[in-house]
Amino acid sequence: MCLHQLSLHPMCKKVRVRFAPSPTGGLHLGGVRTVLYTYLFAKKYGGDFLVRIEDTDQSRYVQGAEEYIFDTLRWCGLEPDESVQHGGAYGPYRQSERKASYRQYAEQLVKDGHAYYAFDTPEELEKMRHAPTAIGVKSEQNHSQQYDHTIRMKMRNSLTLPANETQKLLAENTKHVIRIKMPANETVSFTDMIRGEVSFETSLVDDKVLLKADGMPTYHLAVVVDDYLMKISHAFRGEEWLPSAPVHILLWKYLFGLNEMPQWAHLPLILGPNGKLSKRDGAKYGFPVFAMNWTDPKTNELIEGFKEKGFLPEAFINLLALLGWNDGGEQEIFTKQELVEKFSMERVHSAGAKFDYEKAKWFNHEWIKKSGVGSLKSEVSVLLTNNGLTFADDNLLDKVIGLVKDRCTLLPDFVQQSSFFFKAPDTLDVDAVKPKWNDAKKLFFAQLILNYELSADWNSHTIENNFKEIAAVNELKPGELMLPFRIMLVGGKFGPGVFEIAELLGKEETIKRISFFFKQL
RNA sequence: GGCCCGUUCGUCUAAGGGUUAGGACACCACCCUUUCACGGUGGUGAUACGAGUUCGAAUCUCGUACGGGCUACCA
Repeated sequence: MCLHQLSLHPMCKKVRVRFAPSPTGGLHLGGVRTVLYTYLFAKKYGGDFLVRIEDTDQSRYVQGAEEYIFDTLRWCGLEPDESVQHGGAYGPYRQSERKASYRQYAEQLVKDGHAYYAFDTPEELEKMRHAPTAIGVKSEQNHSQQYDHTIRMKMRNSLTLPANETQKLLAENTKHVIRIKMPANETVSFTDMIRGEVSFETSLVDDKVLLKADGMPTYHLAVVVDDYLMKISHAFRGEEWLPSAPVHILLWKYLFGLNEMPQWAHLPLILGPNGKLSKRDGAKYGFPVFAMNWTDPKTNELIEGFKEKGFLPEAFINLLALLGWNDGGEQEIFTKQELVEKFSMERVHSAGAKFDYEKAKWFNHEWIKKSGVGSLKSEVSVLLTNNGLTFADDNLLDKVIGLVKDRCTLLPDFVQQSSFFFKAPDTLDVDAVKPKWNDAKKLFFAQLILNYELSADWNSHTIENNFKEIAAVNELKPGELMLPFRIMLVGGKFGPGVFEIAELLGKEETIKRISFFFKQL
């Protein structure tokens, strides 16, 4: 028998964890980090990772959101073992399809005296919230009266109505909900994997609705029932759920027993520059908030994603992992495999972390540098093609990627950094050359063309040696000639070494571009 | 308002009673490079505040302040 509440990862139970998103829109940083940690935990302990779609609120259902979630997980490399798409022995994995199973648990709670039927209409509830109390009129929304033990006996429910009246209302199919009956005076405490012991007074928690009038469970009931039925051993979720944890713990106690309850881990939130990270922050501060592009089907509003911004998935999960976790050493670049091996809940921070886009870009840059040409090729090739750049020679693309990848932070940088290899620049930054341009230099380049035309070898070394020899003959400093040369080949003041560029461009094209420059002056 | 969680350089973090409080991003300077980067070297920069416990506190306790979350028939 293990000490379920005390040990951080008791392995007496098969590790089974779930990511349980609502299909209501794009997946933001915080959501992806939650899946990441869940996934890492599962893989580290050889457990199962499943995805359960929490679509109990039909009014919030958004077309395409579910597909988006799986696309995102696939891109991140966080493939579930069980889900709507992957199958599994504990389905269905969509809560709307499990609707039938919830009611019996709610009814059981009523039978055991832990819950009750409530027939209050929306109008009655509204009236209750704003009713005058001993403290005065609760006008402000955030001061409103909760449906709790102080008021439940004044409302219309199976606690206040005669039994036969309740039966009659139920028999007539009167709209009703089932609410948990929170004990008036109990302390509920549990050990969170991240925060340690946390406790709540039940008298301060309201009688949450468990089963809605449409027969669907609320999150509170569904999460407990499904975690039980799916044999979840460790339940990860965002910190925003902490305040309702006592409700869930009580439900576990009443329904299945605390010994069966998974261990909870409430992950800290990821903050934006001004507090809570919102999807608006993206547009406001110029960084993505969602994992991948998301277009709201109703408003057609596009929220940019890390993928489309040019992040590598390896970099994305790496930076997310380090936002609130570290291995204790000074290593910051981790492969997914290393993360699986080194991840530990003990080292997850309890404080929320503010997202820093500059650091995020640094991670991506590191990953681009680290990545081999082969693994970057398909992405880069698509990017170039989309920008109207064509390349007949596959070999050339390999060489170009190898040459410029160290100076690319985001994938689209490859376009700017390498377009001139595939297409002569449209405009040349002649202003950078003009002020110091003179006949001596003009003569130099004329001689250079002749030299290159006769040159048998064409590689960066011979190109450079010949360049310098002619400069020496003309008593010119090579340094003063390299900038003009760069402008001729590239169009601007950027790119790798000029002689390497010339090599890849080839003799003919190099000469062509020098000649073209003369016409521009 | 109430409840809960949190607080080390601007940002992410290390240090689990004894360190000149360490690293990374960003920033600055220098070197390398006669482009821009990469790289290298160095620098600026933090324990929110106040009490207590202790020979000794970033670390333990309490209070205050500040930040965040929740307070729906949403998750």
